[in-house]
Amino acid sequence: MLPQHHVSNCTLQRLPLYVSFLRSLPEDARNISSTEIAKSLGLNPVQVRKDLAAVGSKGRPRVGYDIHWLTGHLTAYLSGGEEYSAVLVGLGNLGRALTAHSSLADYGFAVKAVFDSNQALVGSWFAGHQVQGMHKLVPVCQQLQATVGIITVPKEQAQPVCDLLVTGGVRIVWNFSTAHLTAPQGIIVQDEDIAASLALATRQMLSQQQASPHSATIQGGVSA
Amino acid sequence: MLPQHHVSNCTLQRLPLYVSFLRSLPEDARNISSTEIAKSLGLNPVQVRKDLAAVGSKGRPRVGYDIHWLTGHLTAYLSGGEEYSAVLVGLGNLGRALTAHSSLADYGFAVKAVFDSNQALVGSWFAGHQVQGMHKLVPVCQQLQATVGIITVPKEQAQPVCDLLVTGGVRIVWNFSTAHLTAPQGIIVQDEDIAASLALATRQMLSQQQASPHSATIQGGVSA
DNA sequence: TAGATTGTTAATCGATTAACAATC
DNA sequence: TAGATTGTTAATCGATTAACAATC
Repeated sequence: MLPQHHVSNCTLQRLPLYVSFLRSLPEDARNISSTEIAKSLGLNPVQVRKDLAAVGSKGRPRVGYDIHWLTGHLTAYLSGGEEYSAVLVGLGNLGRALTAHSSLADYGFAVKAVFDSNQALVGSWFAGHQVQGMHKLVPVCQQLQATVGIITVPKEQAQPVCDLLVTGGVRIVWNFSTAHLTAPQGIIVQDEDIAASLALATRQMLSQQQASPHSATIQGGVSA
Repeated sequence: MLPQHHVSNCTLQRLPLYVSFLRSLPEDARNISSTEIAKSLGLNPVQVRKDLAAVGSKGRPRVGYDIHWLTGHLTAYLSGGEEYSAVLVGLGNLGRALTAHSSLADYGFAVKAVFDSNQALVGSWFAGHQVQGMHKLVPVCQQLQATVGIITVPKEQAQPVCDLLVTGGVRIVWNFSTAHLTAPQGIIVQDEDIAASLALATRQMLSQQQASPHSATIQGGVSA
């Protein structure tokens, strides 16, 4: 479970790729080889084995890796084996999408409370949550011991919301606004630029057209 | 405008970071130095200059880079200077969020048509688009000469939708479902795992706790 | 001119890949 | 046993950083 040696940044970035690939396999599949994973993700098989070994995954010669065990092991590595409470601020389309998104739960995150500054929304229900007003943000964060604060508000409101989340004690601010946020030392600000990966895909398409045409699959923003 | 030499994958992945940082600067700011960019994004100043130079950006000694010019130059590099038509399938919360999202336009993408298999939605309007039925998908893609197909449907429907998009002639499939899609050679499938970057942020938080506590900001999934 | 900044060449560092040993 | 696969050591390759020259 513990990282054997140092896990490089490149390896770390590929782990979610493995997780999402493993999850997309048929329910009844039991084992998978590094060769199959590599081929499907456009990576080198040795690289896959090294990545998996780096976080303590064990495969069996002639058999491969146990899919179920490996999926659990990788997600446990990424999350440190814990479940984290998250709060979400800004219940627009994106906020609603994230609140209901299963991918968060897959990585061990649970949205426990949602907030909006729009009084017309406060008190209404969405996906099992009653929308709360902004004055509740700090006390609820503290009460839930929330680790993650998700910001899906317009960019003008992003910094004040960030400040409230920090006051409430969150360690990670997941920022979907286009504002550049400042936060105290020790707080991780993860800016999410949702169209960035699409822009990279375009760039790849262009280089395909220039060079000899060949197939390519890039996934999760990390290409081979 | 043309890439001077070869642009590495690592450099490519950082370009959207620069773009979103530059966009977050005040309207009236004129110039910025590589040192300021680097400090704000947690990168090495020399690396920033190399990245920018790799795609043909020019700075002026003692002055820095022209913010407006640089922003335009980087986005033009990523998109090849063109606007691309996109169609979106699946008008749930995520689909609505993406349709209305300004970030797409920032990188030169325009959602031109939206589709849903739910007959109750077909014919209704959202963000200036009239929702169309699935039987219109192939002809409308062809008519628009759409380059990008965005899949925001449940995973069971993702592969058939992908097939229709490919028939319609799209070059890039942007997949938000958890299904693993197969597509012909030459079609770029960009799987989007929205919670992946949050999982990486968690991992970073954990290594902070283990090591000596220090500040960190990672952005867009690419860390320093 | 002096000083700040870009741009470039060379050195270091790290990641990927190749070759091969170990395992079942 | 033979063969397929993992795991590891060494070599290659590429990216980052350091030192410094060029520029305004």
